[in-house]
Amino acid sequence: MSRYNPRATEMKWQRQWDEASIFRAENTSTKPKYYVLEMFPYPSGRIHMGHVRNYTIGDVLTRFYMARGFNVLHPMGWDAFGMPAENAAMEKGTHPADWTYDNIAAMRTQLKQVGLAIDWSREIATCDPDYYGHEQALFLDFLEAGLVYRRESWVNWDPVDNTVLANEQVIDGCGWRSGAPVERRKLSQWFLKITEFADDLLDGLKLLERWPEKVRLMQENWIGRSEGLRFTFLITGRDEGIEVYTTRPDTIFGASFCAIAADHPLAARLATDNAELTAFIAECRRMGTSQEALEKAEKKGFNTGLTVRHPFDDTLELPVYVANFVLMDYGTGAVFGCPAHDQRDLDFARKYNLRVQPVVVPQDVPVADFSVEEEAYVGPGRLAHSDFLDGLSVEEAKTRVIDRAEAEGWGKRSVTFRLRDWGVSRQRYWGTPIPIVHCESCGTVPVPREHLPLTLPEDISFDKPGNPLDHHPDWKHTSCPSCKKPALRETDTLDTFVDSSWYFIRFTAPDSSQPIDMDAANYWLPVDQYTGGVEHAILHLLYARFFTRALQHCGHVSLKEPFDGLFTQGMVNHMTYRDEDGKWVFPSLVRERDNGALMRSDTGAAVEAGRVEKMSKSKRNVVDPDDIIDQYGADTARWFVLSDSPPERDLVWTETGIEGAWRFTQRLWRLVSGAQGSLVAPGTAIADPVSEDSLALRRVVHKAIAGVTADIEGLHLNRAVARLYELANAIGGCDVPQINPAVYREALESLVRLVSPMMPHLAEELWQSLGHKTLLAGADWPQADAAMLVDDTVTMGVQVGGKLRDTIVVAKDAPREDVEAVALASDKVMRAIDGKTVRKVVVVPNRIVNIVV
RNA sequence: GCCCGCUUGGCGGAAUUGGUAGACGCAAGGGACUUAAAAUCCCUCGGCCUUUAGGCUGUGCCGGUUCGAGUCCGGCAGCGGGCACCA
Repeated sequence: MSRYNPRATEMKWQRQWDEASIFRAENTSTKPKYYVLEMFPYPSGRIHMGHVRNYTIGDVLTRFYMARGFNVLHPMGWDAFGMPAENAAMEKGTHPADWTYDNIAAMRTQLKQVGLAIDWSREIATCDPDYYGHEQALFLDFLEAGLVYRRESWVNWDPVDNTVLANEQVIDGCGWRSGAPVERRKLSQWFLKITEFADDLLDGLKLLERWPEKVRLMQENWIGRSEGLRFTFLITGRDEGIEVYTTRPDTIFGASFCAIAADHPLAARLATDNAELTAFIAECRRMGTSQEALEKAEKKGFNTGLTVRHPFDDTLELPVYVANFVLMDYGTGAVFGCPAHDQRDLDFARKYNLRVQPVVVPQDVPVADFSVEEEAYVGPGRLAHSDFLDGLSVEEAKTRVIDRAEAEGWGKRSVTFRLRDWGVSRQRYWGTPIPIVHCESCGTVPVPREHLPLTLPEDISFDKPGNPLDHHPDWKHTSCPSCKKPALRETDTLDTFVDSSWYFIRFTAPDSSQPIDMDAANYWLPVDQYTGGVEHAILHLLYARFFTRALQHCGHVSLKEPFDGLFTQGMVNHMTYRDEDGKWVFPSLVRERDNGALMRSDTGAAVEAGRVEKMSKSKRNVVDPDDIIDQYGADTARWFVLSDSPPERDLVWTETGIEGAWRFTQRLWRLVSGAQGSLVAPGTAIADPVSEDSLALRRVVHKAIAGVTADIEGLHLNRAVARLYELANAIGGCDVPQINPAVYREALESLVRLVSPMMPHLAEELWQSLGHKTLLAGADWPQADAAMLVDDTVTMGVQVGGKLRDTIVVAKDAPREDVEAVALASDKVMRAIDGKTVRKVVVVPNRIVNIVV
C-alpha cells in the first residue's frame, strides 16, 4: 500500500479550505457564537514550537465548535510595534517597517502551513496606520473622559544612548547596549488611570470562573488592596506635619520612629542645606538600579534631627529618619515604625538603637514574660502597654484607633492599592504616536480627530542616539490646533501593551471606519476561550481588563470583562546539548553512535546531553517547525504537541515522540484508506439487530465519541488523544469479516471525525477516501448514542478487609443481595476470608464490594 | 521572607463525588515476517518472592480520618512559579 504523503495532501486541503472560505466568520448568524483567540504573536521573524502549540490548541477548539454548530471567530494578527524592530534597524540598517512586514509575511506563510482554521480576512497588524489611528482616537476619548493625565515620573535613563530603558534592559545597573551606569531621571509622562478601576478590577476577578485560580491570585496580589489608617504626625516646633499610612494602627503605642522616603518632598527640603542628607538621598536613588542585591539586605536611615509628637501621648516624641526602605510611590511615602511587630522596622531599630516595645502579646503568654529580640512578632494576640487598647484583639484595636482618629479629626480610614497608574509614554520611534501637541500658550492640545491617523515619518535615522522622532528634522514641528501658533508634537509613542489591550475587539470589525463597531463587538465579545502563556498573567491581561472597562465608560462596548475563559498553556522544552568545547549544539546536528554515545553529525565531535529546558535560541535547543513540517507534515506535528502532556503543563519535545506521532499518522491512513474494499456506501443505515462483535464495536465507538467530546470541552486534549489511540486500537483489532459493514463504516467515520480537529488534513483526505464529496471541515460533529454508553454488565472489584481479592461480573444495577452473594461465592474471596467472621459487607452499586472481617 | 502550585513505573502521563492504581504514548526486552535491513505485526514490561496458581509491597516522607485514601486532614521534605523593602 502507498504511504501517506503529507506535503502534497496538506497543501491540497489548505487550498480547498481557502477557496471555500470555510473559516470565515460572519458578524450576523442564527447560530450561537463562539470566539476563540490565542495571544497574537510578535513578528520576530519565524514561528517557534511554542506558537505551534498555542495555535494548535486554539485550532482544535475552533474546528470542534464549528462542527458543533457554532459561528466561530478565530482571527490572527500581529503585535507589530516594539523594540526588536528598532534594534534591527540599529544593527542591520533595515527600516523597522520593512523588517516588520517582511517578518509578518514569513510567519504568515509558516502559520498557513500549520493548517490553522483562521479567518485570515480579519488579519490586523498594530503597526498599520489604520489600526494605530483608531488607537489614537481611543486615547483622545480616554483623555476627554479624564482617564489620561500627565505627570513627572522616574525613569531609567541611559546617558550614552540618550534613551529610557525598560527594567529588563538594565543589567547590573548598566544599560544593556551601552554598558553605561543607569541614572534615574524625572520625565513628564502620560498615564492611564487604571487605579480608578482598582476596586472593580479586583471584584471582577471573583466572577472569572473560567480563569485559572493562579492567574486570579496573581492579579489580586498585584492590585494589592489594603485597609488602614492615614494620619498626620505633627512635627515638634514646626507648623507642619508628616502624613503617614499604616495597616497596623493597633501598634501605634509601639511606635518608635517615623520614616520618610528619600524622594519625599520634606526630605528634598531638608537636603537643600544639608550636604550629608543630599548624599544619602543620592545613594538611595542609586540603589534602585545599581547595587540592588548588596543594599537590599541592609536597612539604612538618616536622622533628620526632627521629631514628631505621638498622637495619643504628648510627652512622647519620635525621631524622623529618611529611610532607604520607604517607597514614595506607595501610601503617603512616610510610615511610622513599630519594631516589635515588623521585621524591617526591627532591623532598623536595632541598627539605630531605637526603642522596641511589644504591644501585641500572643494569647497564651503572660505580658510580663513577652519580649521581642531579633524576630518581630506579627501573629495574633491581645494588646498590651497600649493605654485604652489593652486587652483588645488586633482587629478590635485597629477599629478602635481608626474610630478615635476620625472622631478626633487627625486621621482617616483609608484604602490603599499597590497598583499604580499605567505609564504609557515610551521614548521610541516604532510605536503609536501620542496624538498631542505641546503649545507654549495653550499647553497640551489634542490632535484634531480629522487629522488622525497621525502617522510616523518614514524617513528616519537611527544614527544618533535617542528617539528618532525627537531629532527628525521637521516631523515634530507643527502648529497649535487651537491658536495656530508654532508648536511641537509629542514625540513619545505609546507602550505596546496599549496595542494589545484592544486588538481582540478590533478583530470583531477589522474594517470599520470607527475604532470599534459596537454591534460587532457586542455580538462577539467576550472572547469565549483565550489561550496564551502564563507570562502574560498580570500585565497584558490586567491592562486588557482595564481597557475594556475604560471603553465601556466611553460608550464603545457594553461589557467590562473581555475574556470569559482563559487558558495558560505550558512551554515547549527540549534537551540541551553541548560539544567538547562547551558550545551549544542544535538537536538536528546530534547523532547517536552505534555505542549509544552522542556526536555532532558535521564535525564528529562528542556531544553531551544536558538538562531539558525551555527551547531558546541562546541554548540552541530549538526544533524548527518548518523542518518538522517538511519531514512529517503539519498533522503529525499538531498531533504530537497535543499528545502526552496536558496543555497547561510544559511539553518535552523529543525525536522519539514525533516519530511515534508519525507512526500513528501512517497507521490511521492504512486503517481507513485500506478499508475501502469492504465498505458499504456512505449513509447506509445500521440494520438491527447486529452481532455481538458489532455491538461491542459500536459501544467502543460511541464511548469514544462521548469521551473525546467531553475531553475537548474540558481542554483535556492529551486525554482526547489517548482515547483516539484506544479507538484506533479497537478498530484495528477487529476481525473485519465478522463486523456488520455499516457498523464498520460508522466506526471509521467516527474515528476520522474525532481526529479531524487535531489532524485536519489527514482527516479530510480520509473522509474523501470514505466516499464523501463534501468537506469534512464543514461537517457536523458525531453524536454519541446514549444507548451505546451503558453496558448490561459491570465488573466490580471485591475487597476483603480493603484489599482487592477478586473481580466479579454482574448485571448492571444488580440488587445488593445478589452482588453480595456472587462476591461471597468466589473461591478467591472465600480463601481470603479463611473462616474469619464477616462483620459487614459494603456494597457500592456498580463499583466495589468490601467485605469487612 | 511571603503567597501559590506540584511530587504516581525507566520517561510523559491516566484514574467521576474517596471505590479494581499505572489507561494511552514513549523507551526497553523477546518473538514473527525478511537473504538482510527498514516498515509492520505479536508477546512481556512498578518492585520483591514464587513452578503454575498465587503472595507481599507500592502514588515524595511521617501520622490521622474511613469498611476503603493517589484523592480528605495535620506535620515534614524536595522541586517549580509569582511577588518582594507595599508600611
